[in-house]
Amino acid sequence: MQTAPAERSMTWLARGGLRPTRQRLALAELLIGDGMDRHVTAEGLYDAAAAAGESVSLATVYNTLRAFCEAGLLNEIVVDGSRGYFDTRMDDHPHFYWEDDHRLTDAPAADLVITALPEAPVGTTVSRVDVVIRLKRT
Amino acid sequence: MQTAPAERSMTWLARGGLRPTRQRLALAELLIGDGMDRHVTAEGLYDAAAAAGESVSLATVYNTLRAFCEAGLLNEIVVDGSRGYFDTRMDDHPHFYWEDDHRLTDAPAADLVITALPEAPVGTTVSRVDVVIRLKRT
DNA sequence: GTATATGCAAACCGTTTGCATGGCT
DNA sequence: AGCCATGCAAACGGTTTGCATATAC
Repeated sequence: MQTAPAERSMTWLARGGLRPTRQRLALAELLIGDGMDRHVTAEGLYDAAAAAGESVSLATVYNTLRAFCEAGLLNEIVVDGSRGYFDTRMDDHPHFYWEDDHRLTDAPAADLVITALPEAPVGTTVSRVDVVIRLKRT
Repeated sequence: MQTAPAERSMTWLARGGLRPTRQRLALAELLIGDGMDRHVTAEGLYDAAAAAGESVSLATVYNTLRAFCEAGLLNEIVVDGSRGYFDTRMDDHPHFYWEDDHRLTDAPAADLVITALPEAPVGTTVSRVDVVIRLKRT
């Protein structure tokens, strides 16, 4: 089976003003290739790339994820302290964090209704509101 | 000025079933001695102990903070990835995270009203809902 | 006396960085 | 050609751990 053109990934990189290198395209394809939202760790993406037969060094995965974040293509979500999670979905939405298996998933945004939010102290503005619903197995 | 008996700290440790050693009492006193809510990092508490003339090793600060958490006396809040924050306030309440100076403070709980929350997937229960309002300087 | 806490230094682990090589425009 | 990305290995920083000593009960 021939590798797909991955136009979606090309466009995505271009939107962030990033050069479409082989490694970036491979990682982008793993992240947004099927249009689904994804939550990955650096290590997890590295493994996925290896499993897909793509050779990308771990340092490049880190550098690339950081570049994607700075380009506004990804969001980093902090829930675990020991790992960083990267979310392909860019709007402000709640997350489930599965404490037992250290997994992060989207929570249905429509089911979260915040009718009042503390206002930002003087001299500051809200850059983001993180809502993390921590789950444990029953 | 003579050191106070620190009854509050004694009681606090007892409530967690923890032996009142010199180091634990010193750290407890720094955390809850004046009854105010506090958000500390391990390093910050270590410095505070040193500044107060109390000799506590950094490893013990880490071990003690972890013991306090496991005893249900503290909560760990994850906002930064590179550091862990410990909160003396135990109820579910929102936080301000000051991105520019890496500081965590309480947000007025009364000003946060959540009228709908995604329900926990089957097989899980909600252990905590973290709401972090990230602030940046204007 | 026994179990547990402390201190030190070394190990740990995810992440970042310096530098030489290779690739995109 | 010039700038930027990549890869490797070494550095980094916060946290944890092993082990000998000291302390609470």
